[in-house]
Amino acid sequence: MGPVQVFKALSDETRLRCMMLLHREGKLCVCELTHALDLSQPKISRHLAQLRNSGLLTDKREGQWVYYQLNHELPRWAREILNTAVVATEMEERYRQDYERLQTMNKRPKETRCAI
Amino acid sequence: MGPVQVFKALSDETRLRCMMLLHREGKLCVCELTHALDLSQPKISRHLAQLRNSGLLTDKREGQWVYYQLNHELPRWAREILNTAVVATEMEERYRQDYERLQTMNKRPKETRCAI
DNA sequence: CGGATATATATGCTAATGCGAATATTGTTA
DNA sequence: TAACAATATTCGCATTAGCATATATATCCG
Repeated sequence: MGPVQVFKALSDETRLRCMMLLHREGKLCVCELTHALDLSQPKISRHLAQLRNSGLLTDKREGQWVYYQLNHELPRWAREILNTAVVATEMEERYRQDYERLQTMNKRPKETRCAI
Repeated sequence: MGPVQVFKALSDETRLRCMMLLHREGKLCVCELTHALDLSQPKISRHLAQLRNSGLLTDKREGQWVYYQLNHELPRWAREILNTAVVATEMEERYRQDYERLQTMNKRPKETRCAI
């Protein structure tokens, strides 16, 4: 995974919106991202697959949900690009709205994990 | 110019190679970049036009040469992305070779500027 | 003016990308 | 097992991107 591949992965607004939310929240399932970005489920799923294939995300199934999160093993420079992207998107309305829609989502799949 | 546009501009290897050389050298004309990257002149010219249209570069004609350089008025986050890209490309052979070919170019158009 | 050099653009093509709609797959629960 | 929820994939299509080749434009110099 080189810088060109990372830039390509981030060069689509849907993917960048996903990455910014995941950077902030740690991990999210497809239905949470679908709700937060207010886009169709297949569209989100396809873009998440691209981000996973480019090495930026990893996924993990938990019951009926598939959670995505930043790849722990990203090189330092890739982390820095993501951090800078956070700064660049903070001032843009759209990315704030995504976060708000996520917060106000009800019946959000909880990490209940109780009694295992 | 938002982060998505910047990432798109940097998501092509030819363009990233141009940006890295320009970041290091300050300003270069088309024929210097053509020689350093060892690619056809129209190809270089087209990619430089894209970088200019995306706001990353500015151009300035000096006699028969057109010099490109980083836009002075880039937002801080865009500068940071470029700085990080430098780190990411430093370890890649290809980008070092570009620099070497530039150094060994002969009849390189000089900033003579003498006696104006 | 006319030739040489530097740069930009047009053309025709191929490949990659993104999309919506429909459908398949996987896991849960009754 | 059947019904349901979450996720992934396929299909057909439209758009865009990148390329090589050829040509146009601009500047310099004799």
